[in-house]
Amino acid sequence: MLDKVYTSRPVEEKWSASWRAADLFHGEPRSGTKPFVMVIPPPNVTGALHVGHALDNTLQDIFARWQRLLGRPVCWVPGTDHGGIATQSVMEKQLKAEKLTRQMLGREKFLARMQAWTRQCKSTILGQLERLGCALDWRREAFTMDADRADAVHEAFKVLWEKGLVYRGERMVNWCVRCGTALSDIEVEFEERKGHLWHIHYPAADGGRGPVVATTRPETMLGDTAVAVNPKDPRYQDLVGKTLRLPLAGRDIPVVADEYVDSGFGTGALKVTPAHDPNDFEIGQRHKLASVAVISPDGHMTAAAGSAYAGLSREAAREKVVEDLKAAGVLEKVADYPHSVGVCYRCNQPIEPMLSWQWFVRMEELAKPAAVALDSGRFRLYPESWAKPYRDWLSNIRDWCISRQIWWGHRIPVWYCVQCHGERIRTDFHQVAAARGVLSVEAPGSCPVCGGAEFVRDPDVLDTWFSSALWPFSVFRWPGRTAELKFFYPTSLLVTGYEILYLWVARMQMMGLALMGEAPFPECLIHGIVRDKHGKKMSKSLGNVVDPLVMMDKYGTDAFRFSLVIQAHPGKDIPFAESSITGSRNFANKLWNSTRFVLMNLPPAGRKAYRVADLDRARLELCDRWILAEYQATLSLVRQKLDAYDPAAAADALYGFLWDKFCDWYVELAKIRLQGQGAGRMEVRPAGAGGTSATAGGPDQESARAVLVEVLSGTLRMLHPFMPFITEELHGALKPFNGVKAGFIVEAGAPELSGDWSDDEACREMGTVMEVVAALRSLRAQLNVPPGLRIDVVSAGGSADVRELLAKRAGYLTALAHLRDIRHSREGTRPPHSATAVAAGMSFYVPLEGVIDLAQECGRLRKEIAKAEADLSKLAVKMENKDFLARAPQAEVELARRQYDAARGRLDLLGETLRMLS
RNA sequence: GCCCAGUUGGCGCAGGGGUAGCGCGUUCCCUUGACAUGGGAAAGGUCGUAGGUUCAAAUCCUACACUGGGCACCA
Repeated sequence: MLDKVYTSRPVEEKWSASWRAADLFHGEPRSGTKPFVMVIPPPNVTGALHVGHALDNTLQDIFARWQRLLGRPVCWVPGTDHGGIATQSVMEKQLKAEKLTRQMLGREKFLARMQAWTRQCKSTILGQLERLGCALDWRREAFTMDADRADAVHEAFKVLWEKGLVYRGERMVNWCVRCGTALSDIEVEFEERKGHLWHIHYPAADGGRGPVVATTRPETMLGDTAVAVNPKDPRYQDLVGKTLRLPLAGRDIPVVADEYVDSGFGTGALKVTPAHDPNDFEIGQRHKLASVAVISPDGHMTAAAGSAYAGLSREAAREKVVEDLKAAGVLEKVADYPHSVGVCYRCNQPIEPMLSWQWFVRMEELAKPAAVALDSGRFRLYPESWAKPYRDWLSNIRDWCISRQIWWGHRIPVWYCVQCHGERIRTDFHQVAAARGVLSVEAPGSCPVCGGAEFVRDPDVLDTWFSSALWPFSVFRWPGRTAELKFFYPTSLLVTGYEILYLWVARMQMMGLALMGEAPFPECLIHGIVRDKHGKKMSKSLGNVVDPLVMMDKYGTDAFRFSLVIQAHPGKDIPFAESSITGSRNFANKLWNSTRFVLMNLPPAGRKAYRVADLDRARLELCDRWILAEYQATLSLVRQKLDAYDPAAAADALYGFLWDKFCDWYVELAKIRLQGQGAGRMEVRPAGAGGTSATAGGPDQESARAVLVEVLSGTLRMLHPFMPFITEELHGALKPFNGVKAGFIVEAGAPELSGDWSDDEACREMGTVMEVVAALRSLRAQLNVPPGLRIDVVSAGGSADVRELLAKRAGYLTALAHLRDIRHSREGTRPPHSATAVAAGMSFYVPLEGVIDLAQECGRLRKEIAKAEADLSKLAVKMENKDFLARAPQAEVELARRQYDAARGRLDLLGETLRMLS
């Protein structure tokens, strides 16, 4: 027998081990079937998984397991990402703790440490995914930087190279001085920060008055090579072409006219620093201005900034420049000025625009097919609201900077002839004009241009997203023409968060189309991010990070998963509070105990399989017909919601069905039949209105068992994708009774009731029973009748239908409202000292001598009347509206009339009762 | 600046033309033979504001406000 409370850990360990031992989730190519394929968004090997991963992978697991239940071959590929800058930063932090730098170790030793770290991290992550229950194809584990993936990267680079889609060029790139590397445009985030607008007077070279420029970055003035004004600005007409004397530096710089300048902003005069601002760079190009780099790649001032500033950090230089300007009497004004600052998405440090030689991918040509795929419906995003931003991004695409000045990554397979480029290529790589080298993974033999034999390899590595972009086919060992690539590509669905829609999803689409000729996945489910309970983003610095392992230990994996999923409404972020897991844990326990109940009421195992299909439908009880109708409706709703990629709604439907319908009503009614025979307090007293089919024993008991077993087994199977462990355990426990042969639940097939079990009549009749039960329970509570006390009830009035129904189902009322006896009074006589409940168009008198105080009962009735009146008046508005009666659809009018009549009837009955009492 | 989403009981969220739903919390009663991680009863909302469409608006439309996000950016 099961324990009273579900203990998750041993169950999870048992099934994880069994699934793995059975190699249950491995998928092999086999002809004639269309597989369901997903590739995991590979987590970075930066540490352990967070709740966001837990959500992402739970969602994928739901679809993987659901498709398995549907009988499709499934392949869900696990793996990890080397994570470029992010992972290198983690290692550099570790080194720092040992008072080391990567330069001190040297490239080779550093990479060896990275490999060791990666091995350790991978096993942590994969272990966590298994702990989470993920039905991953473990034999296909891949890593974005292993040998197979390196082949894919080299091939992709080569193909793009041959098509002229990768190129090296000197551009103004986003430089992170902390990470020491260039970044792509989408790796720059903009943050609103408080700053100042400094107004500086630039005197004319002859000593006369010059323009005042406004800047947010005074330290860059040391690198100014011009001042620009709008050619149409009347204030500055005379100034164009004049020469100014740059304060502090003492250099002479020209005033140029450029359309770019907005005369409405600041003073209308713009200082131009071509080396440190992308717009100034463009102005510099147009006017052939010199470019003076005053900030070095490590964020300190260069010699060109002047001896007073060289070596200072950007921040310190700013302070000193401001001070010096003040001292020189040219600082005219300082205003507070909040503005957005571009920062590194990894380390949050302000980006420094820098001019350097980098590798780029030409994107326009790649983006077009991706846009066509979207427009033609060959690629769909869920929810659809992401389509427009995705489309806009593709249309406004800019070239992708793919070279990174770090060590951890796929090294760019290009070599440069030292003889052609000069010795400087060794020391000043990013400043040397080298548009093209020799494409090769190994050192080339001789230079095709000069025959020289000395080469330096490009020191840079590729953006980590370059290898990620190939993931849907690199995991199947492209460029090899493998059987699995043929069978599993394109994949079926990609599930990920919106924060990497452009970084990853779009790039996979583009690379898949370019290199495979087909979109890597036709559908993509975009989910929100998991936030803390206040809606704030989780971050280590805020200290609001939730550790999935802790949650799984504390509440069980199934509960943790379920709480995430039930809140994962399409397109919405999830505010995650621990209290929401307790609800799911309680639900798991409810499942546990409802199964426990069913098992307790079955004969010794193995006798026979209980199946609804074997039952004589005509002889089923009302509650059987009702729960089967509800069950079937739930199954179809859940299927529909899963098809629509709305697992939250599916989870909610299952939760409500199991708890509110199956447990609260069906199980309670089944008790009458299962335990009624000689079961003391459960005994049903055939009331005045006659016997009931709900008495225990024989075929009826067997019907109840069959319905319990089938509905519960099916619900467990339907819940399995959401809560894999507990459902495996419980479904297993029911196996001797439910006729399922399959070894594991996932092989048992999706639950289904053959035939149409919808039953409006049963639902209507159960609705009436429930209404009466609720009214009687409410009355008991209002009168403080002790729950243990069985009361007598006399009913009066009502339609013949309802009277007959209640007479037939008196056993239901007796059990659920805890009655001793219920009988109908043909004359409608109200017993003395009784309270009255009104429901289903009739009165229910509860005689309670000594309990009922006349005045109190009148007060209670008045309250009920007030509620009934409010209810009625809402409906009356409708019925009194002639336009409604004339114009609304007839079915609507009829419905409203029925509702009105019912409310009217209820109010009348209550009023009548009150009159009789007073 | 442009675009998108949201604004529903104390909190977190569903719903999306026809008398407002869920979970948590709150109040009262109950250790009854599945489950106190439970059962029963109850309180609590003019669905952001102002207009409009409609027989009927929380739901559709238009403005506005606030919140969040994306994109662009003027120093």
